[in-house]
Amino acid sequence: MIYEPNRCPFRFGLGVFGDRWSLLVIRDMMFRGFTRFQDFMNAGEGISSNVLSDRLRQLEARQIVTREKDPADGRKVLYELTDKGKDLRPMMLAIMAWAGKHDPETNVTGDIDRTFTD
Amino acid sequence: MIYEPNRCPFRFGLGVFGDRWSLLVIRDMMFRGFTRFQDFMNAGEGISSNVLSDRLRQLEARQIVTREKDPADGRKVLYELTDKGKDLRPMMLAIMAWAGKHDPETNVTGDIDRTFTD
DNA sequence: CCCCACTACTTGCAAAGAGCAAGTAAATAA
DNA sequence: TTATTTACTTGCTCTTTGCAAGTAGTGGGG
Repeated sequence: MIYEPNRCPFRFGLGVFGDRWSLLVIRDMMFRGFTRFQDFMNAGEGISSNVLSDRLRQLEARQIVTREKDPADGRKVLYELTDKGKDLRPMMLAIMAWAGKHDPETNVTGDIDRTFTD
Repeated sequence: MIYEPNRCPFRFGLGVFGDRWSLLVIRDMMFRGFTRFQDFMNAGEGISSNVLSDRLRQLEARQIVTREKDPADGRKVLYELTDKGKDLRPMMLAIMAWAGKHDPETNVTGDIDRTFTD
């Protein structure tokens, strides 16, 4: 369990992204269009498969992502952001803006995609 | 160590608030005006003193808060948000807006202070 | 149809982090 | 000068994380 919310917007939020990995998974879905388990594994961040499995299950339980079999290839699974997940975008942009201002390593341009492919 | 950032605004952000407690400490400073160790301990969230001590030290190291002795009472210590810390406000508001929309328990009003005292 | 590769996981174990209770040092209050 | 307040630290246990290896279901090639 990551966290149990309790009558507070931040506790509620922490239940979704208050750990090391969930926010990075959400980032990869939102800005890089990742949809598969292997995508997240190979994102170069170093998440381990058991933790990724757990985080995806939890994001699904909290209705941030949906999970479905790829109709074109039964081995694959497609993960996608729900509307609730997509609604996190303003928060994500706020984080990017803050880091852009305060992290010397971060260089947030107007082109969001470049921020992650450079 | 909570996290080491790596050329990405979210990794950088996670270094600051990517754990169970840091965001709640920031919340208490930003919206409730807490300044002392005991304030955070008694906030009713259940953080333990060793973890609080560690998180405050870390937030100080990352220049989100400052730590100084209370000039009026040498036993006390004053913790305050730096400008860098205060710049997290838009992100905090984005989280509140998101939770207000999606968490049935959260009722974000125009009056931010009431959100935490109700 | 058979076999091997691929994909999305699970399992087992060691290491790191969190939680709890008790203890300590410095400063003030009585 | 003794007790109390404040901000911690210490030691221990329990939970979570990270790593390596293993497995089940599907698909493709011969």
